[in-house]
Amino acid sequence: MLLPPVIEKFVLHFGEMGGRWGINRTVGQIYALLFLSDRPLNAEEITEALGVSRSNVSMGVKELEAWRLVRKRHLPGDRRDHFEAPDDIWQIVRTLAEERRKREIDPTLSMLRDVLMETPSSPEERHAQGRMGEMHELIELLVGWSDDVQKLNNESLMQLLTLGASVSKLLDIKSKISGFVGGKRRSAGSEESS
Amino acid sequence: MLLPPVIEKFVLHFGEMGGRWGINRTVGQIYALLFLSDRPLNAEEITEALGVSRSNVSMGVKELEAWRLVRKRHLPGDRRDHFEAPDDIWQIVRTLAEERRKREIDPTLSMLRDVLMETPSSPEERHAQGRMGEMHELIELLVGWSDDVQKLNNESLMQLLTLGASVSKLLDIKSKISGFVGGKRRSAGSEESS
DNA sequence: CTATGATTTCTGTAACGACAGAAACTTGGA
DNA sequence: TCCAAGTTTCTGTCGTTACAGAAATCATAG
Repeated sequence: MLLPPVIEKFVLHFGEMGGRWGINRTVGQIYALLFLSDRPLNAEEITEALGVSRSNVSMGVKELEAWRLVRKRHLPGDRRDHFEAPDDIWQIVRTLAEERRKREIDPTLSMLRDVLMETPSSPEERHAQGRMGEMHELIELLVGWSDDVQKLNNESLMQLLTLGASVSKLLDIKSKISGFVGGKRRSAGSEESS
Repeated sequence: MLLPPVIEKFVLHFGEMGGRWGINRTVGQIYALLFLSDRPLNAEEITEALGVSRSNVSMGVKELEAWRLVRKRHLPGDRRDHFEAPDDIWQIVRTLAEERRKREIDPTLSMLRDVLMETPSSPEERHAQGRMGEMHELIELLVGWSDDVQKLNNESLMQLLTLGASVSKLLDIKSKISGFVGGKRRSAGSEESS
């Protein structure tokens, strides 16, 4: 790998972190490289920059495309594919949230729905189903919220984030104004406890 | 493994998902089992229920304790350690958010801070540092928000989630009432785009 | 202080994933 | 339609991680 030190540090870090995030080292490095690059890179350039095999790069960009974190780009007069990472980091956050949800949350939700349909045949199972019900409700709430937030534009999203904890004050104000919580969906408490 | 079918499905699912979440199969299964159980279990019981080795269970509960997802519990008149998963699922979400942040975000933040201190020696590096700056700013914003939300009690948290997208309307109302955004921290835009 | 049961750490093996290089395939120009 | 450049898939090797079973350590009751 022969990169400016600043870029190299970042790329190596993403490679290491890749492990924790469920993607492999090479994939992390490719993304890091493209994220920092000021122009689309072709597979050959990536191969040289990272010192990994050509085929490995091929697999890597494919995976990143599946995550929608990287786009193919055709430069006029060049037959080779070029790759780039979208610029808008807010959009990146949305994409990440969406894809992770699809992979990590949705399968669990569907399993929970299945299991909750079955009839318990012992107190032990009844208790277990109760717990699963709690979990299901909570996840649905989180997913619904996430869906809603996805739709916000960059500015509103930033406002929301900047607001932080003072949101609770805001909630107070709102309930005073409207007398009830307008967007209310469902009650989900944690009244059960050992 | 000899468990009621409802419980078994859940446990197996968590085992499989464990891979995607950066924990191994056994650890996922142990947590699932404890989450569903209506009483603390000792290591021997876990071993039998899951059909894995005693030592594996020992390592597993240790890791779960490090994540603060499982607690040791001493039952009077029994020398053996018992383990249980906290009941309050809201608290579980908070714990997960906190721990994942510690492991997955903080190291990146600190790397970014380091690299941003260095002086770029080429236009390429200058651009790269710009991107890293954007990323750093965004992550700080997300982390700050997450910190704030951590502090909310279950009820406020649920209110916030239930609110969903209508938060943007609320934001409008607020800016009309107060004339400025009170909790404002820093401006972080994504003005750059290709 | 010793013996016994419980728990953790150590060690070797087996399974899995990452990766390079080769082979097969695809695409665009002549 | 053929050729060349580019890309993807296949295959074998290497390194890592998960795991069981054995050994060592720790804690409590007598």
